[in-house]
Amino acid sequence: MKFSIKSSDKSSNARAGILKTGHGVIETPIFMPVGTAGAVKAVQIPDLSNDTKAQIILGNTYHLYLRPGLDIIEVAGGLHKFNGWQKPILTDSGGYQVYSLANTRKLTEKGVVFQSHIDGSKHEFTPENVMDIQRTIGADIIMAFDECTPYPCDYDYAKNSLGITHRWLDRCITQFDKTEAKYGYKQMLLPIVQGSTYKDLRLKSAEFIASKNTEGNAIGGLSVGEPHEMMYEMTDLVCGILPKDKPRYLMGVGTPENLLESIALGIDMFDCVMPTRNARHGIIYTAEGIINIKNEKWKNDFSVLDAKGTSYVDQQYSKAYVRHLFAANEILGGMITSLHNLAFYLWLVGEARKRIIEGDFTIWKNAMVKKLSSRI
RNA sequence: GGGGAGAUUCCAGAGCGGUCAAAUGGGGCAGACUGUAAAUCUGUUGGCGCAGCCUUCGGAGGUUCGAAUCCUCCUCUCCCCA
Repeated sequence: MKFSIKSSDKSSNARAGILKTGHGVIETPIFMPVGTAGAVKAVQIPDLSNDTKAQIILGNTYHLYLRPGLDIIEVAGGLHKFNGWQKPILTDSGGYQVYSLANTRKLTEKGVVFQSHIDGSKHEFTPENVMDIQRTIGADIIMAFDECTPYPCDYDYAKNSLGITHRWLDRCITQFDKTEAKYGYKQMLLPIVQGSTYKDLRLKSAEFIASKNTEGNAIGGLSVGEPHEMMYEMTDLVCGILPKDKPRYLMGVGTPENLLESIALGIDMFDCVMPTRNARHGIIYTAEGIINIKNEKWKNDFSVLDAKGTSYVDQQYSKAYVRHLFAANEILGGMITSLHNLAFYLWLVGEARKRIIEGDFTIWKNAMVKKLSSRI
């Protein structure tokens, strides 16, 4: 697995690259749709692949471990065979659940004991077994077990947490190195920079992570409620330290605007539930701004969903019809908007890539950002 | 023809003398959502010159300091028996 930079932007730190994985090549910058439980919610594999142009999707260690369970996935021959997605997959380690399910887990130096949100049973996750689980799931890219700290987070907590995340990383690497991929293709392990919103902790973490010389690096613990400027500041700081010749993955980000600004700072990979979750809640993202398709003003608007959209749903359905589907609680509504949003996100990063290669990224980005966050 | 029940804010449906512009649910309107416990959650839903006032609980009268709540008549629904 290799990362190569095809083109670097001259007026920013943006780059266009290629990442080779066990299931093919990923062109960066890239957005990775989130498929927590082995499915990108409301989207079928052929649409995901052919219509949205997704190149890689996510799965989640905690969720897949609890259901369907490792026995099922192993018998299936790994997640790719189980869900039918034959392109690259990345699995999150459960580090985000340490944050999002904070009320039902206990964290110690050894690891985390989660109380299942499904049946209340207890399950211990350690850096070691999280590597083993991700070996069994069989994602092409797997993540180190970390603690995603909340925001706000006091300094002492963040510092202590960072120590744990770093020590867990060493244990992850040890375990990863002494185990092998199960399904005939290589997996790569990415470590995660933490440190909350503290510059010194972020710097220290980035240096530590960089020293591991892994095939790529991730930045976590951001986009958890802090102001966007703070997120950009931390991202910029960390990108300055992480090696340039390795892909950088900003976890859990973000809005279309966040993506473009972070690409400018040197980020290559993103994932976020926003395009899919918000789609199911009636929000669609377009090059002209954000639309809440449930709003009354679309009731009699029979224009196509997104005249400039790249998905077939954009020309196939009218705004009034999609609004009706939401009003009628028809499941098709969320399917249409999910497909649209993913296609838009993939178009956005694809366009960014093109502009980086052509050399007018920053001009294009600045013009786009103004429109992206406006409400239509 | 005889007997009974009931008419409440967009709908359903509580309330049964003051704490009622009126519970709760639905519907409507709007908002939130960033490595997914999320097809979820939150707010709002008579009017206005809005810490107050005005108009509302089928209609018209009445009792009372005070009525959606009690009384009288009227109108209309629904159920049972013939």
